[in-house]
Amino acid sequence: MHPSVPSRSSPTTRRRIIEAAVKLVRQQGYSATSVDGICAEAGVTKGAFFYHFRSKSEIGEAAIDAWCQNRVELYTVDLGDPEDDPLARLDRWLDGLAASLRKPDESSACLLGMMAQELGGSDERVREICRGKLQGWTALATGLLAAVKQSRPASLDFDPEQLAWMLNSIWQGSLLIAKNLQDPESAAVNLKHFRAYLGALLGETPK
Amino acid sequence: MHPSVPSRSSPTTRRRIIEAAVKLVRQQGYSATSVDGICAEAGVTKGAFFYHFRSKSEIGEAAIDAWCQNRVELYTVDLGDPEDDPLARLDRWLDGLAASLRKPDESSACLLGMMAQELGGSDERVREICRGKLQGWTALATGLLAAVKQSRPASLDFDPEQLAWMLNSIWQGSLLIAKNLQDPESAAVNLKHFRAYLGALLGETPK
Amino acid sequence: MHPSVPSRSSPTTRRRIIEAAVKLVRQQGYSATSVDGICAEAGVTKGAFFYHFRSKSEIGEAAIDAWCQNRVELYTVDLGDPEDDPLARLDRWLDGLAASLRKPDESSACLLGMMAQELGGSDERVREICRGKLQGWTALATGLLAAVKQSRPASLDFDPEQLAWMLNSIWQGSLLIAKNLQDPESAAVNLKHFRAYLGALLGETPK
Amino acid sequence: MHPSVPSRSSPTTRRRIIEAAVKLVRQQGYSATSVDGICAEAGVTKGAFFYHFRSKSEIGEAAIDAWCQNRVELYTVDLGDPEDDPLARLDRWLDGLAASLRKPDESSACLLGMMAQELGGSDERVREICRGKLQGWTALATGLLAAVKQSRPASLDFDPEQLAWMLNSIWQGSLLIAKNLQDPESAAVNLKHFRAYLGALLGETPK
DNA sequence: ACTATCGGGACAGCCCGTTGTT
DNA sequence: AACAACGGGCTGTCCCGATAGT
Repeated sequence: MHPSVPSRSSPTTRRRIIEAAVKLVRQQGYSATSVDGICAEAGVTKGAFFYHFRSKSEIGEAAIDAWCQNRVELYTVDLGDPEDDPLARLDRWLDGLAASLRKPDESSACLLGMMAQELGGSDERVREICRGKLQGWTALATGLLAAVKQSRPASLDFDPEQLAWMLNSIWQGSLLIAKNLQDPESAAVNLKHFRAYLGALLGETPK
Repeated sequence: MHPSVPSRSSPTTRRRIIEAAVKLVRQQGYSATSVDGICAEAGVTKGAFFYHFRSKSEIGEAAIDAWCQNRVELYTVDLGDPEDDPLARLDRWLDGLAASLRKPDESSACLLGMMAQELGGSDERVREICRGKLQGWTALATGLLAAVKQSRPASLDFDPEQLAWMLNSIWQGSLLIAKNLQDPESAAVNLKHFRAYLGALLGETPK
Repeated sequence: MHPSVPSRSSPTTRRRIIEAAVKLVRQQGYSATSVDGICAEAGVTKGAFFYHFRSKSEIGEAAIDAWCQNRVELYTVDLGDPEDDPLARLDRWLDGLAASLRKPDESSACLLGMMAQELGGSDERVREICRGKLQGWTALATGLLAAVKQSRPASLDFDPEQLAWMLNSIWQGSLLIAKNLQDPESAAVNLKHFRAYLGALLGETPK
Repeated sequence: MHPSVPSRSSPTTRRRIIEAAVKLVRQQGYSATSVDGICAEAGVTKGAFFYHFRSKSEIGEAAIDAWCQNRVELYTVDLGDPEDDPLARLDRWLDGLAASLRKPDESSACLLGMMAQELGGSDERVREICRGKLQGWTALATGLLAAVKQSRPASLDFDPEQLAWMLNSIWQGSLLIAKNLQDPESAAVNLKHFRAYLGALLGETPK
């Protein structure tokens, strides 16, 4: 009758587990998050959990995937029309990043950064996965910055990829600090400074 | 008998435990580090551990303290004579930061940042402690930046504290990224860019 | 639709499950063999398993049945014509037992003996089933030995059934030892000794 | 005051755990015996268990050791004076074996044989350990049989070691059968037959 | 100041079995 | 006849902490 009714629940259950994992890992970190806790948060039993995921690390990877895809979707919306002025697109993107911090439930924590930090020294596999995601993020920024550079012939000769990694570092560091200060504003300020630095590189006259 | 006797080996044992904790937490994170693991690494028994520390969280705090004191000692050396040109002092400090990454055993992991990230969302007490340490680090940078600003009358009007927080963010983010990429160079590059930005604010002519 | 159709693959599936169970139980024992493992080995799902067998113990019993029937078929071939000399028949049978150990995939493990040993102290029902199978094996030997005795009037007065149980014990013990030593030869030697003992009872002159 | 009072309990606790393990493994087999079960039987907590044993397999090995040492002590008593007639010593030993079956709590199960059977196909390490113990048992029997052979010049030329392995096989097989039939008598009968066979080899005139 | 021993609970993961669907 | 999904409980192991003794 109602084709939207999921016969049993499989996709829903899997998604609920992942969402619960993302939430808890962002709050407590990966190691401090137990499978039991994820199940309780998701409202499923361990039997169901281990049907969908072979191990805790598997859900960790799934959480990273889900988180990153979610973020990419979130931010690419802000980019707008590729025909626009590259700098305008970049500005919208930066504004989107800053705005995302102020959403109440976001709590200023990047699951990717947290897991990279926590497991980077002990779990080779997760480190590689995080590396791929971080490089993806950076590649996006690199593309934008390269376009901006090309659209501004007067600019100094900077390396877009270097700058993209710097932006990534600022972003991760800002989130870390913001989480500790429980105040996302400094993160927004940092982005502004990055933008100002870019302006200087492009030859804009500071106001 | 003789309470004035400074005990047989206590300070050594205590220090060994703290060093073991610092090492393991930087490698695996706080939650993934067990008291048993710390004892094994330090070569002491659990009884000895709980004689010196009442709980696991207590050793966590002690590790933060030890780490930060160690870092402060490490970096203040680079500052040199307070009579020097402020910008020269700042440059030496930045160079010292970059240099510290290349030490082989350092492995690009900041215990303070890791614990702030991992426990910031769940342990109020640790978050406060980390906040204090981060603010201390920032205050140091703020002082340097304020002095630099004052020594350069031609500079734009920037807020030293804002810039100090930005530097802190860049530093933490760079460590996070460097740990993941297993390559400290991008961190050094980021510091260079920060320096360039500062130069622009000071009215230096870019090269 | 057509209930008379003997189903699509049921007999095959059922047999595959049983074969998988026999294989795994002989390798790991009954308790260490999981239903999931049997399904994986057989290439079926749990649903299929529990369609054919109500419980794990049911497949245990089915495995015993299958194993014993297989063995009986294997050995009765060796007996040859009932009209032959009883001792010749017995010799062929003993040779068949010894020969069966040298087949590479047989790995010297008797599922019946293993389950009797493992479950004999805890599962009354399985113990009874194993008892029946062991008695059947012994009855076969008893028949052969009785015929041999009757065909040799000069023999001492021995109890064929006692001797049959002894042979059964030697066989089970030899398999156990052979499995541990990973060498079936001692089992063959033991059968030779049994044969020599029988010869002595029959009044044969030892060579 | 009372030196017999164990300050806390360590040796007692360890021994109690091993005894519980031996008892339960002989009843249910190794895999079916859980650490929880052992703890409950021994009246200790899991914390205590895992203080004394690193893993379940470690207690398995300890149980084998304890069992074998216990058996050796049990049987060597029966051997009596080494100056005695070798055959008399052997007879006393065989009688001791038979007698041990009739003790009520013994329940006719050899822990060594059970673990060899159950884990021989899956746990290489345990198989090796069991092999060592079985060889030790056989070596004892070999020594006795060799002495008997030497004391009886009229005997046929048999290999004492072969015969010792046969005796071992008979013993293990008899225990397996006895456990299933819940009747130790057939095991005693089998030993009698072995003795008769030996007599034949030695040139004794059968009665 | 330090050790050996233990308690009690949590953790990841596996187990057997059931249910609804096709 | 078979499958995907799931429930609930158990297993081996680890963990933090406490206690009694020296």
